[in-house]
Amino acid sequence: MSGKILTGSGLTMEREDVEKDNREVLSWDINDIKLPQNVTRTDWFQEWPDSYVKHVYSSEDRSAQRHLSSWAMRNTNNHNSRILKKSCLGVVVCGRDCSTAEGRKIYLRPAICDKARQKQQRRCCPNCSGPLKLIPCRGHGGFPVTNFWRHDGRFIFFQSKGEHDHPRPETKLEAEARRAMKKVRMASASGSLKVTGSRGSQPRPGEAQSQAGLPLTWSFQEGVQLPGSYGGPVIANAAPQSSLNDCFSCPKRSHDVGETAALAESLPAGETRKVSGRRPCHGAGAPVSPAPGGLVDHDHAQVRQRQAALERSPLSDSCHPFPLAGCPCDFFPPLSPLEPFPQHTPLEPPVTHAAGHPTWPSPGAELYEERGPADFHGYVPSPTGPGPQQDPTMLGYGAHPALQYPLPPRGYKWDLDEDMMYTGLDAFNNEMLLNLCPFR
DNA sequence: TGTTGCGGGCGAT
DNA sequence: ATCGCCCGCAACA
Repeated sequence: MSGKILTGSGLTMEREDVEKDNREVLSWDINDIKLPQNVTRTDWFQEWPDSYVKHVYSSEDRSAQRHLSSWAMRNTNNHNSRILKKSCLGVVVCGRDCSTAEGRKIYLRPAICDKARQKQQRRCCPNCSGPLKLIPCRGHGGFPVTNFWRHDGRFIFFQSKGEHDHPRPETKLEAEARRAMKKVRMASASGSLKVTGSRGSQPRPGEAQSQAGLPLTWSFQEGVQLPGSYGGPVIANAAPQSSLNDCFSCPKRSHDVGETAALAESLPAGETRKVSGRRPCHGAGAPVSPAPGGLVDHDHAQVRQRQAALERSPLSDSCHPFPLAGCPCDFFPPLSPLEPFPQHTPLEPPVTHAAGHPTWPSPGAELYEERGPADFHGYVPSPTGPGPQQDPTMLGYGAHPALQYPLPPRGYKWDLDEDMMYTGLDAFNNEMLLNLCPFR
């Protein structure tokens, strides 16, 4: 039983050792005193972890470092500094259960901050101006699904408990993009008003404009990947183009993997958190490109994710406390040709190897018990698990059709007045959607 | 203004 | 003891 096996990288290992390691790597629980450190394969960051899954991410994975999730997760105090616990806030939907002209539902991202969330719920549906309703997550025995994060050595362990019983909200980036767009609209509108002096019956910026029709809220979860240009001017700074190395600006590379591991091992269990910290630098001082050990560039995944979100960027947000003339659905551009988009495909390949070569599907991947979520009236969660996959190394920007879409001319639509902004954006979105939706 | 993480505190189990 | 949750605080964007 101790036959030698040849790995893709030419390394040989004792088969029994590998099996033992695999068992160990897969049997851990976030509460274990000691987590496996002989992980040979780390996972690609999972944007929509669901059900009772566990993942081991590289400590260099920026998304993991930030404990990100596209679900709206809020910090929950579990009185354990070693393990960060987050619980799901659910999703904000239209109290009237309205649908857009395309038959899409409104799934907004609940604000994480309690006050912001309360405020959010006082707003109204961007589609029909009806009241918004928060659908709490009850996927874990009647309680919210909980996610646990724990930094240990060179890895970041993630464990999810519960299965989301609600549709997916827009992602964090989409929500941010929407807010950013809202600001731009407001600024643009007020500027336009000042300049033109009058818009007749145009509502004031804070009122009427709100729902400018941007196909946002409802389509996010469909995972449409629009061309990267869209978020350009508006959220240019938020755009990840430069983020591949954005953590390298960190002056002090005190979080090198090796250092982290050493530190983690030398500290009481409860101190591991310190290693990862929560701000920009976290543990990512290390280079992003493929590391010597074969580590995959997790930043690329995040970049793609962020970029895609920005690209999808919907933009309408707030609502009026009362229905506006011409308000509701006419703000939504005729995305007509778009039937519900095929499920959102994880932007990052699910699994990769911390050491060694990628293989698809990755052996042992099934051990992470991933499974498809339930269906929510047209809402089709995307598989979080490794579906048909691509070699991660093949997923560069250029590999994604959507990312190859040409950028719009600089200044496109941003200096337009309200109407132009709406129509311009809509038209632009439509065009992009029509031309780019790679899934159709 | 909103996000994120920390941690004190409380009530329920 | 554990868990869910509330709250306020701080740092940051």
